[in-house]
Amino acid sequence: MPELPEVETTKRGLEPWLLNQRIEKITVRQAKLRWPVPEEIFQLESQRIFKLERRAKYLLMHTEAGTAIWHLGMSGSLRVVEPNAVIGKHDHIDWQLSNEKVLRYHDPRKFGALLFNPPHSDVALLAQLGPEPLSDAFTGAYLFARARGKTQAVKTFIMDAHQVVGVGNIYANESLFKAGIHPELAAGKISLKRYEILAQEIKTILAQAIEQGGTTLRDFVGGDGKPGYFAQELRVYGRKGLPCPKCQKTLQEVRIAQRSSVFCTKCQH
DNA sequence: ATGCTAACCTGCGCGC
DNA sequence: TGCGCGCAGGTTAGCA
Repeated sequence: MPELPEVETTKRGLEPWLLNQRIEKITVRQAKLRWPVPEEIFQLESQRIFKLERRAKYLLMHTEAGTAIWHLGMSGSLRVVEPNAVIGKHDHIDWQLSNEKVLRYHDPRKFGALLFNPPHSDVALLAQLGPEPLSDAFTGAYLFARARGKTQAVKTFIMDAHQVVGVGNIYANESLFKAGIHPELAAGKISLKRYEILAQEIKTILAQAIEQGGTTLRDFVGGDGKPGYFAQELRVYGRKGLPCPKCQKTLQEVRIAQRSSVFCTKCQH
């Protein structure tokens, strides 16, 4: 589920239900996620959540006794449910909150994570990350500078969180199409001018997706609704064999770093 | 250092 | 209807 817009939407959807609530009790039914859920996580019990934060695709919940760091992996989701809600097979973690609601983590593939970080200390995991794509630090000039000497495919390059965070497979495909750049081009061989276009497309697409995510916020509470995909029109992702929306030529698919990459051989070079 | 591969795990859709 | 295969929105460890 999570590309950056969905994590941001999750944060905004949860905020009204979690902010200033006390964590009464933490239940871990399945501790074997991407990393084992650390015992220290229980130090958050009886603590009040005073701030929610998103960094890259990580969701941070701050208390005076430490910070919970969530990652949703490929298939994770966080929702607020009633205490009597039926517990499903992949509902791995519950936080009983002081407002009589339950924060529930669901993750069939178990690629997600819940980590603990002590107060007033930096999170090692986050220290190596590149800038947020919607920040002023992320520009075409930045990408161009970082790409010097790189022979790897530009698609792999922009999906590398050490360069810029939050560009997942869907939006990598979409932004390269919009920028007219072939996904297999060597990152180091692309001009500053083209990187400026690419950076702008990444910003536009992500901002638009976040904006549209707002319309699905109610799905985060109760029911069995999932955030799901945004209404945003996908031009190439998942459209292998269909006509290019610009020139009608059949869209091609290749695998780059084991990820599906769909593009138009006429519009992207 | 750079860049690629395998690996973590379950569910789903497809072809036979 | 059932079975086997390939694929899925992420990220890191480990190796050449």
